[in-house]
Parts: sequence; C-alpha cells; structure tokens
Amino acid sequence: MKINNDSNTEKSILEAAERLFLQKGFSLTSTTAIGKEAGCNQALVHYYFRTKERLFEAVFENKFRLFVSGLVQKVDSGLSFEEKLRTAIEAHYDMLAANPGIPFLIFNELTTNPRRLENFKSRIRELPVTVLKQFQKELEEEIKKGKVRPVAPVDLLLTIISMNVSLFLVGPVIKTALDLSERDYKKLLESRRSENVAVILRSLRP
Amino acid sequence: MKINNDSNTEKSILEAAERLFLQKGFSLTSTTAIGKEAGCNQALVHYYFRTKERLFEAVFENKFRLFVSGLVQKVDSGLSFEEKLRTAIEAHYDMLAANPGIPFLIFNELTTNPRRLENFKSRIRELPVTVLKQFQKELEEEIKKGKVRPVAPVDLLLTIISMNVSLFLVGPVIKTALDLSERDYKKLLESRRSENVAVILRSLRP
DNA sequence: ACCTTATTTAATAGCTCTATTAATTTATAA
DNA sequence: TTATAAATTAATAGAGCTATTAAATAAGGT
Repeated sequence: MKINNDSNTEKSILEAAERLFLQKGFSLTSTTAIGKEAGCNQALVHYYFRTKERLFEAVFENKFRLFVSGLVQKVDSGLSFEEKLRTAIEAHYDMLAANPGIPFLIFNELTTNPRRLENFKSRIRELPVTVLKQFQKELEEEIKKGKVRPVAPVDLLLTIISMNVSLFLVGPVIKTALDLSERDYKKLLESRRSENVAVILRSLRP
Repeated sequence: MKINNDSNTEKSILEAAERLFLQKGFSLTSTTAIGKEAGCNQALVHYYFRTKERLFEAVFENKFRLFVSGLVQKVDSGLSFEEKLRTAIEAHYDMLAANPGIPFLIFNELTTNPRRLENFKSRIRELPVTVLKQFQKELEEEIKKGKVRPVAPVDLLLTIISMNVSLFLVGPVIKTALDLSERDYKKLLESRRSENVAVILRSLRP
C-alpha cells in the first residue's frame, strides 16, 4: 500500500485553500473552487479535511499565529525604549508586508462569525502576559522620566495596530482607486513603513 | 387603486436590509433573512427591489455617500490650519461613530467584489478636486512656513483614514477580546476621539 | 357594486454548495 | 503476481439561496 510519505496532494489543497481564503474569505470560497485551484476533485478536499470548516481552521490557525508572533516578540533589551519600539513596529509591519492578506482574513472572519470571535477571545487570554507587563512598565518609566507624554498602553497599542494593520486593509482599495502600478504601490507601501514609525514616535513626544 | 403614498413596507425592507448588510455583508445576508427581519415575505423583497444586488446598491450608495461627505467637507476658513485639521478629523470621526458599520461594509465589499471596486474607482474621480487641491496647497504653505514637518498630502490623508477608520474596523473585535461592557467600550471610543487628533497633530510637528 | 391596479403570499424552478457514498485506480508489501 | 490499503473520481442526496410566476387579497376610483 502507499504510505503517507510525501502526500503532495494534501499540501497543495492546503495551499490552494490558503490563497483563496485570503482572497475571498470563508463564505465566498467553495470547496469546489479549492479543488479546482489545487488541481483535483472537490471530493478530495473533503477526503483530506472532512469539512470546509476544518480546512479553514487549519489556515486560520496558521495565519493567526503569524499575526500574533509578529506583534508580540522579544526585542534586544540593550536598546533604548524608542529603539525597541521602532524595532517592534517595523517587525510588525514586515510580517504584514510578507502576509498582506492576513488582516483581511482575520478581521473579516472575526466580524462576521461570532463563533470564531469567541474562540479568539480565549486565545487572547493565552497570550504571554509578561511581554505586555514589561511593555507597560517600560512605558510608564519613560513617562515618569518625562521622555514620553502621558499615554495609556492600550492607546499606544491601538495606534500601532491601527497604523500598520489598516494600511494592509485599505491598501488594495487605494491601489485600485488611484490606479497605481504594481511598482508604485510597492513604493507607497515601502514609504509607509518609515512613515508609520515616524507618526507613532512623534505622537509620543512630550 | 392604492397609490404609492406612504408605502411603509418598502421602507422597512430597506431598513432591514441596511441592518443586516452592515452586520454580515452582502453574501452572508439572504433575501429570506431580509424579508423575515422586515416582517414580510421574501418574495416581497424582490417585488420592491427586483434583485438582491439592486437592494444592496441602494444601501451601499447611501452609506458610501455618508462616508465621503464625512471626509470631504467645508470647514470654517477663518480657522488656523491646525484648527481646520482638528475639525475635519473630528467630523470624520463623528460620522463614523454615528455609523460604525460603514467601514466594514465598504471595505469588505470592495475587497471581495472586483466589480464594486471598479465602480468605486470611477466614483473617486468625481470627487470635488478643489477641496483636495486646497488641502494640498495649505499643507505645502504650512510646511514652507516651517510650522509642519515635510509630509506628502497622501501620507497625511492615509494617516487620518487609518486612525479613524481602523478604530471602527477593529473596535468590535477589541470589545469582545477585552470583554468590555457597552459602557467601557463607549468610553474607549470617546477617548480615542481626542487621542486620534492628538496623534495626528503631533505627527505633523516639525 | 364593480372594475382596476397595487400589494402580498405560496409555490416552485433552477442553481450552487457541502458532504457522503460507492466505485475505480494506484501503489506497495508480501 | 496478488492481496490490501490508500488515493482519487463520479454521482448524488439534501439543503439553502435567488428569482419568477400565478394566484389571492386589499384598496381606491367611478
């Protein structure tokens, strides 16, 4: 019999699903389309993943982990607060630039599917609290030292997420609306990388 | 015969559609559900609007106009540049706060439906150019005067949109994730109103 | 009262989608 | 080579959705 050594098919189904889900979201993607994109029968999609839901979860889980890991990660502790912040923002941005479909997938699914949102809530609780506590502590110290204006940690976080995430949510619309070439769009994104950092750091000045 | 004087039904169908489309988007809302929500037969939805698509367009058109009017509007020309900017940002914010479902509706539909995106493109061209030109001119003057750091108009616009729009895109997720009460959520939104202005104005300091 | 037109409903055609099942092909171990 | 299990396909059940149609009801004008 054939053992499941390098089952190419399962992988290509997963990849096809990934592409389509990122493009169209869950409900607008049919298993038929996934099969076609993967170059196989639609029944095979169900053979490997049983339900569309399970397949989606495999993709979502994966993307969600990426999204979070881009947000919460260790930065070199030898740096100044400002440098740490810059590094974190840029890392977050870079993760999104490498996976520009993630914001759409996550926000679309979380806002339209209550069950997924509940699931998300429990995920949030599992986040490494220490990283956040540390962030909060350092921010408060900077404020005490007068190097940063008084600002709530949640506000700073929201600002960072707003600036980075929304760029990739709104980006495709901007691209079409302004009729940007692929090249010009790339340039716009690239320029926003430093612009985002600039806006956020300036917003912290006392 | 009955003339179409105060046909209550058509209106309640439109309102029901509005609620559901804003909540779930186009594809996840069925005309059956719209009929139910409006308290009538599903066939009646088609009787008044012929197709789901036309009904959606009636809603979308309406919401889109709101969205744009909140963005591009005359402000008192006696004010300083900073005050004008503050007024515009707050007006934009207020429009979104009054219609928090709009960003989801617009971005969801524009990213999943290419036809609608094309339509959107032609709409953009019809925007009052004078307002934008004026904005650009005033910004450049402020930069020349050294009161504002050098920044491209498109960057400033993107920042404003990012800060305001993304708040209402991400908001519902934040609310659930952090388990905020209705009251606390309102408070968060309210505090972001001034925080957004603060971030944007600070980001312009030379 | 009667005719005409508007409103509303029930029924259904026709489509697409998910998931399953039974049958077929492929690969491999013995 | 043959038996066996995995991989793949074709077919289809069953559900939901949009849109239409024909019939029923309401309402107003004359």
